[in-house]
Amino acid sequence: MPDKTLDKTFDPKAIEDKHYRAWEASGAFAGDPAGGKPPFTIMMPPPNVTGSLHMGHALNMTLQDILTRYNRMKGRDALWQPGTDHAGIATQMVVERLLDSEGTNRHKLGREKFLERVWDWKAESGGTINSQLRRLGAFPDWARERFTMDEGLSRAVRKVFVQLYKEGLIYKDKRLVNWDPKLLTAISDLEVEQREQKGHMWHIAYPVEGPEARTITVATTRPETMLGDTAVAVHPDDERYQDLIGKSVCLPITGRLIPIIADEYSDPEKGTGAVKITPAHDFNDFEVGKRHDLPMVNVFDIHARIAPLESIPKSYHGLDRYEARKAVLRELEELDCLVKIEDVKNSLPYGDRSGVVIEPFLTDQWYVDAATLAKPAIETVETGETVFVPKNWENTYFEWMRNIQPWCISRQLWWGHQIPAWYGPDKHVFVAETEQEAQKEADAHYGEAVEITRDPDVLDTWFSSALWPFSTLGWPEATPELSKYYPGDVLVTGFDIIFFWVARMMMMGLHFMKDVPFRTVYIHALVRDAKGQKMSKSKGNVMDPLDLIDQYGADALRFTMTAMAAQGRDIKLSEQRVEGYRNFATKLWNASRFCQMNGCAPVAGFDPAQVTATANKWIVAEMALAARKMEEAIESYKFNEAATAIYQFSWGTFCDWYVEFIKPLFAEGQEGHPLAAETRATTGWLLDQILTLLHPVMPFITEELYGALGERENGLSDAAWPLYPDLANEKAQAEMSWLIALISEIRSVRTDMNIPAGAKIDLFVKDAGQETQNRLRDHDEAIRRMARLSKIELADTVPKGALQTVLGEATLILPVADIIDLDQERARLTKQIAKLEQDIEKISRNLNNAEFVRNAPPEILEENKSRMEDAALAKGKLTLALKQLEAA
RNA sequence: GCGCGGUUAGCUCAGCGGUAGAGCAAUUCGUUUACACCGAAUGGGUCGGGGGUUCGAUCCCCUCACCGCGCACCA
Repeated sequence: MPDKTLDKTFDPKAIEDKHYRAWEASGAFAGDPAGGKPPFTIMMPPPNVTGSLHMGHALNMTLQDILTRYNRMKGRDALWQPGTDHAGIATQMVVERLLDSEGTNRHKLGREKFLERVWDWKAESGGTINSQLRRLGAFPDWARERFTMDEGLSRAVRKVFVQLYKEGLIYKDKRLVNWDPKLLTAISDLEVEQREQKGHMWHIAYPVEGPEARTITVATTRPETMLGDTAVAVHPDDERYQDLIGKSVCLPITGRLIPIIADEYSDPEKGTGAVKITPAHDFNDFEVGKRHDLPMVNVFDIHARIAPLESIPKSYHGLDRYEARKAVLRELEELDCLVKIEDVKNSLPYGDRSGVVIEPFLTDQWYVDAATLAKPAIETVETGETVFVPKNWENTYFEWMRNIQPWCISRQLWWGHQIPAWYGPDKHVFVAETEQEAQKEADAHYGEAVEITRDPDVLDTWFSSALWPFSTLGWPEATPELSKYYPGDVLVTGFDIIFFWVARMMMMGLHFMKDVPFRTVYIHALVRDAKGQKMSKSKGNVMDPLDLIDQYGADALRFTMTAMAAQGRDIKLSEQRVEGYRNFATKLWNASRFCQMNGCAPVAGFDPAQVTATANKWIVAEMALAARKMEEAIESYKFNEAATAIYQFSWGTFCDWYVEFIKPLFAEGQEGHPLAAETRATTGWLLDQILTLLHPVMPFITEELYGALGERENGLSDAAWPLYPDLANEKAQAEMSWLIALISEIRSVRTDMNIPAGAKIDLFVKDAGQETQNRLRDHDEAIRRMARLSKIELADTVPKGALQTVLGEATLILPVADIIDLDQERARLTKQIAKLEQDIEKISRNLNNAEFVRNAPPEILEENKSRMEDAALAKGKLTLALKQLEAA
């Protein structure tokens, strides 16, 4: 027997840390590659190393933890692979801010010292999110924690880069990139967000070269880029400009002559039909420029300031893009070239990290031929080798994959995987996994020992994240982990990183492992605030999961996330919801307390199929039903249904009814009751089942209660998921349903008729069939207790002034002549009769319809018939009751 | 412009061919041997509008409206 009685309320703070430590010490969460159990693998989306736990993580990690714990309890060798990614830009920014506060910067420090500082920072602050995950109760295989900059993972990155390069799938190219003029690096198009704002459209007249003083007017939202115009394009079929094609215009301010060309890109419907072409500063213009072999004039430096080009007047040199715009407009006005200014709404590209406007910028960068890698990644989803849940996200995936652009993977940063490419004296490139190899290749290439220099750039963080499903398992070594845990079973993530990460893991996994990285991709919702707004620091509506854990406990937060994780809808989280599930935890706590106080402990060898009491037969059947619902729900990723199933059973069935039914057995003087021992054992067993089923969702409280309620060899985290024999029992279930309906009906009538809650009244039952009589006799104690009755008797007549109601074939009579309000009772009966009449009418419409009788499935037909009979019977009885009332 | 999702009780949301559900909120009662972070009960819905399929539609189809989100475009 446990020695300690439970406290009256549940204090999560007092137990969470203790159990987490115990789990950690138990080693139960380690994968076992050498063992024989079938694997279950989840690759944790590695949080950003600079990150801290937010609501999205709380949801994402809770669901993964549930799946991992559940599958482990089901006997799988579960591996939940944790780790963080090095977050190139974000981390570099954090450390640069730090340096800034020290009055220095990375350039003063130099690359090597700077990287040391980053590693120092990582050692000190990089583990924040992992300790926060522990507070949430998330338990991946911590011993296998990885970091994308680990030596092993870095080696995988180098190998992948070299191989893809040799296969021609990585190449260097000079193209327009999204350039961040604040962070001074290229970023991918996924890191650019379009923000709509008010702007202007300036119409500028360019003078056409020639004797007549003609002009051609172009329109632009970015007049400063005209300094880099190298053509004006018109549509080949545009009649307005036919005679101008092939002529030149004199570009104002610079005085350069640029050609008027014909290109279908120009849309006669838009603007003036003539469009300035700035190939070095616009993605569309770039394509036009390539088609017509136009010069690419890059007017900006890396800070988006006007570059000191000869073709640009000196007064412009060094102006930033917005100053340059003002200056250009001023001069155009002076030159009388500015013909119109319109107010327009347009969207501008912003860097999601830096928050500044991104500049299309002409640079040399490394690219992955994503289109080639995407092909098999598309096919495997088409054929169902990898399945998205919910399925409609496959559309999003396909949409992007089928239109995929070359992936720019180089970044002008210091923090990250430095590109394994070295250049010889003439810039010839040597790509190799190590400097020695590159040197060897270079020496061979030049026929003499030469000096080589490494490409200073690093790779996009997502390049290494894309390898996560196999690099974390030891690839390129052929490790036992790799062969056992790849491919993963399920990836759990939000839709916002389908492109960033899911798609890229698919591409890399298929290319290097020849198999998909995971069989299922479960896409969950976004957590929003109670009003449906996206949480953001600037809006000030963020809810901190750690605050909620402090206030309500990790289990309450986890249950909330689970209960709200319905497929295909965002989560609007309100604190009230968390509070409600904290109450659930307390309820469970107190139910356990009740069990403990009444000696309901698990009994070794207890067999739920052997119970004899009706209530026990009923509850074990209900238990099995709830367990099956929960299991089916988890297996199909319907987490909210799993939560509902166990919540309703625990609170609505076990606490509200079963515990109340059995209380009389535990009263004084009942010690020798023949059903007492069985009922105690059943209750102990039930509580164990509830704790076990609930454990993946609420690990802390269930572990605590499990330990408090019995002597156990192992913790609950080691317990097996229950498997039941067939416990269904129609007879017991029908009987208990009747009992519940009876008690509910009497309670309802009592409240309707304002019978004082404390008043014990008599119940007479008329027209009771044999079965009802038996049931009344068998459950006499429970009925009297729960419906607050003094006695229950069979009767043939109705006393004057009695309340009447109907249950099945029986009429329930409550003789309360002294309290009854006749008008009120009349109203109640009239209302009930009206309701029954409505039902009868509705059902008879069906039954009188020959088509219905012919087409409806037999069970529906039967159901309607029996409902009809019941309603008619009840109506008759209540009508009689009404008459008797009038007579009285 | 293309695509996806949503519209069900005051609020947040389940359900999805066969009697409209939950939690919270509201109202009324309640010191009945686990729990007031509780218990009992009550009220509250022509399931966004309109058409269609069906014996039967909240659920399937079409259409409209409004609200989100993603992508594209923006001279």
